[in-house]
Amino acid sequence: MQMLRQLRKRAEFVRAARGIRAGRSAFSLQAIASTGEMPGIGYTVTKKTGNSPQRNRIKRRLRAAARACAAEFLPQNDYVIVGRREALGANFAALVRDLSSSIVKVHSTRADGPRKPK
RNA sequence: CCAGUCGACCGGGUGGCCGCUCCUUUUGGGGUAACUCAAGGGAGAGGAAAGUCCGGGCUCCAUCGAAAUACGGUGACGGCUAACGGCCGCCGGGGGCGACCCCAGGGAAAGUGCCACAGAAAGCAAACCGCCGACUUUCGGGUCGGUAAGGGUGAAAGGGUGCGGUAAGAGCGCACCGCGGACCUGGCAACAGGGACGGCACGGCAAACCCCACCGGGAGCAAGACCAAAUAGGGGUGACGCGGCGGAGGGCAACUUCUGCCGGCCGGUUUUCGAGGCUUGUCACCCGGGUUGGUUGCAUGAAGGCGUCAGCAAUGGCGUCUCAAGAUGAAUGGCCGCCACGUCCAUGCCUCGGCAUGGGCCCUACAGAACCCGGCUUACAGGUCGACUGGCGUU
Repeated sequence: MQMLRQLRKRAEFVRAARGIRAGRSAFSLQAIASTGEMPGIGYTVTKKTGNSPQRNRIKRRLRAAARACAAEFLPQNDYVIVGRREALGANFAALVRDLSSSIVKVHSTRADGPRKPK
């Protein structure tokens, strides 16, 4: 199984926010090229989303979904998943499907879109 | 059985698969070592972790003592506690048939101020409608005086009821109640009971200022300490020199040598006092801030369980046992079953409120440790236990 590196520094999150985005009902995915060997992944749930237990639960479900499709993340890329309130009640299988399809979407956009060098 | 009061407690359980953080004198691999990798084992959110409202520990403000002013807080009494604005007991007041509950509960004869509207009048006694007397009259009334029982306004109108008394009245007199109260009794005390006597004066608001008593320095773990990287505009120690004054020596004098003191700045939010610390320039030597990352602080403590003793209790003494999360874009979980529980729908039964069966939903309320304790407050689906009160029924 592919190893994932967790993003912890604020600078990494700010950098990823400038990357390619793909929105789904339960979350939106941001991706940008990086120099790391392993794909990096981070989670963002804002305070507007809910109170503390709800935000924690959203992060945990998204983390579990990301682990389920860990092999689909590409090396030398950083990903940030921004959680939405719908992630609380969404069906877990659908969550995994959405994440998988949004990874594909992010990279296909990069393939034909004009990109600045890394 | 129904209704209710108070207190204590729980706040999903159990399997399977896959994960996260920490610990590990379990085993194996790597490494000289610090250490690291893998497997195994162990531990891993709350009663409020919350709000950040009080009280502390701890850390820094170089050290921290006194007084005053200002500001803030508390407010019956006695106790408990490290401390508190907390808790326990008790007193007073209010509510409830009761168990029990509620109270921002010092001072209004230290002073200032306020008392809306209404009302004649809102604190000092006064008199709108009245009542009574005298005088007067154009017989409608008017003037002067007495009075505050009655009317009316108001949250509140200068004790209440009754009898006597009177021109009409009035604590003017008397009885009872209320008020003040020397003193006596009980209690550690708040206070309670009695009460000679006084003779109605002394309205309310202190959550308006204020007065009294007591308490309080500020900032906070993003405190603070250390390490590494890259990098100076800072600091310390020593020597020499500088201003004023005094003393001693040399010199006729200008001056000079030695020595002591002082001036300046800092000093918990302000002022004062006190202990105390530091100085402007040159040279030499030495050391380090801010930023980023990491380590530490960081979990053995006013700790908890059980037993026992003292106490009405809060609580304390003694004995014994236990070690119980430590994250930092933030772990403590994700998914799938089963069982309880709740709720909704349908069908059936029926004593009209429940029961049974099937299905759906939430897979549950409030809510997530962030240095640590003691409290308070607020939120909370549902449930358990105990003590007690008022009814009804049975024996």
